[in-house]
Amino acid sequence: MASQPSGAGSKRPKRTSVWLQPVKEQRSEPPLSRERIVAAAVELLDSEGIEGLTMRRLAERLGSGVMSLYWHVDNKEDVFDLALDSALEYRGPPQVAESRDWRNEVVHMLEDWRANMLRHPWSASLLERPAFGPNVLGRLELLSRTLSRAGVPDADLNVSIWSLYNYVMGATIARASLDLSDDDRAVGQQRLTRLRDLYPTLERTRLLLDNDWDGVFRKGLDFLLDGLAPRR
Amino acid sequence: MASQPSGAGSKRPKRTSVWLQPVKEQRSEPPLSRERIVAAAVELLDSEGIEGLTMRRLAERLGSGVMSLYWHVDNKEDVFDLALDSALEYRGPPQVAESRDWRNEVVHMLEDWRANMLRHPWSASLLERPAFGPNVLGRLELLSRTLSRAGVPDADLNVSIWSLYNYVMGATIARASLDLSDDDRAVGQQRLTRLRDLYPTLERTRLLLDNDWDGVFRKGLDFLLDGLAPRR
DNA sequence: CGATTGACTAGTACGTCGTACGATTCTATC
DNA sequence: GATAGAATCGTACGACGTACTAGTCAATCG
Repeated sequence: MASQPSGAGSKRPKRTSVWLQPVKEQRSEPPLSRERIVAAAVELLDSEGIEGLTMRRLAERLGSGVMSLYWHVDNKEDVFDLALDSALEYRGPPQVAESRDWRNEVVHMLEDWRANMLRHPWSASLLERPAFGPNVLGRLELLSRTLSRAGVPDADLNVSIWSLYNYVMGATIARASLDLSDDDRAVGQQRLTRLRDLYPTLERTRLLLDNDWDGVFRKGLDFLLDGLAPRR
Repeated sequence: MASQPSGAGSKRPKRTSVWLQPVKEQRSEPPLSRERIVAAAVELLDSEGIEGLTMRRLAERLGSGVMSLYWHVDNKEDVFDLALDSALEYRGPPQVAESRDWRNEVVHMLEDWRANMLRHPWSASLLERPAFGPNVLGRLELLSRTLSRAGVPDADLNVSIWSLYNYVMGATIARASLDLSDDDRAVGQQRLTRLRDLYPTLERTRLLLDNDWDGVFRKGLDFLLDGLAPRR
C-alpha cells in the first residue's frame, strides 16, 4: 500500500534483495554537515516558503535519513536560526579600504541588509526570535564602529544603532507583509472602497496601493540619519 | 485503552447508558460565536504564547468540540488574524474632542500601538502576514487624517505614514525579540566577551544589555517626526 | 590481526497537530 | 409534526517534530 513517499528524489535505495545490491552503495552526496544542512534549508525556504521547511523534506533533499540531521543540529529551531543568520552575510561596501564617507557606508550596509531579507522573504517571519548570529553581530559591530568614528558620542551610540536597526527591520517586515498578490490587492482595494465612509483619507491617498517602497525606505532613513548625526 | 483525553475540563459528558442521562444536558456556556472564539484565543495566546494556541485547546477552553470552531472560522490562520487585530483596538487620546497639537496626537497613538503589542508579545510574531483589520485601518486612517490636517501635502503623506509605521513595527519587534531571560542575557554577554576581538565596539558599549527601550523609541520617533513635519 | 571506541547514520514509533467528512442536534417556520 | 437550515461535534487521516535504539564505519589500540 505504502508507495515511495514523494517520488521526486529517487536517491534512497529501493528495497531489493540483499544479494543484488552492490557491496557498497556509492554515495555521491558528500557527508552531512551543519553547513550542508543550513545551505539546503535556505534553498528549501527560498523555494517553498517557511511552511515548506520540514525536517523530512530537508533530509530528502540531502539524501539522508531524517534523524541523521539531529546529530548536527539540536532541533528545528536551530535550523531556522542558522538559516537566518547565514542569509545575512555582508561583504562590506564596494570600494577598497576605508571610505571617508561614513554616511554612505551606513546606508550601503543597511540597504544591503534589507535587500538580503527581501531576497529571502521567509527571513522576515523569523525576526521575532533573538537572532544574533555572527553575521548580524558583524553588521552591528560595523555600524557601531562607523558611527563612533563619525563622532557620535558613546552615550548616544546605542540609541542610534537601535533606532536604525528598528527602522530597517520595520521597513523590511512591512514591505514583506504588504507584498500582496494582484488578486489580494484588488480585493483589498474593493473592500476599502466599500468602506469609504470609515476610511476616507486612506481611500483618497490610496495608501495601500502602488507605493514606492524603496523610495520610502531611503527617505525615512535619511530623516533618521539627519537626526542622529553629530550636531554641528 | 483510550482514556479521557486531557482530564481538565470535565464538561464533556462521560459515556453512560443512554437511559441514565438527563433529557437535555444543561449547557452553562453561551453559544459559540466569532467574538467568543477570538476573545478566548487572545486569552490563550497571552497565557501560553503563540505555540500554545491549538484548535483543540481553544475548543477545550470554550467548552465546545474542536470542529465546532470551524463553523465560525475558516481555519487557524483566521484565528490569528482576528486575534491580532482585536488586540489593537484604539480609543483615541485621553482629551476630549480634537487636540490642537497634532504631534502629541500622533505620538500618543503610536506609543499606544507599541504598548498594546508589547502587552501581547505574540502579536510581534504575526506581523509577517498582511494584517489590516478594522482596528489597524482605523489607526492608519487617524494617522493619515492627523498628518494631513497638520499640513503634510498629499504627495508626502504616504511616505510619512509608512515611515512611521515601519519604525513602530521595527521597534516593537526588536524590543520583543530582545526581551531575553536573565539567563540568556548572561550567556549572551559571556559569548560576547569571549569574542571581544571580533566585536570590540559592541563589547565596549554593551549594546545588547541594559537598554532604555522606551527612551530609544521616543527619541527615534522624534527624529522621524522632525524630518516629516511640514517644512517651515 | 581482532577488539574497542566514538563519530555518525537511520528506521520505527509516539504523541500532537490541522482539518475533511458525515452524522447529529437544535431552532424556527410552516 | 414535518422540514430545513444553522450549529455542533466524534472519528479519522495524513503530516509533523523528535525520542529511542540499533546499526555502520573508520580510527585506534592491544
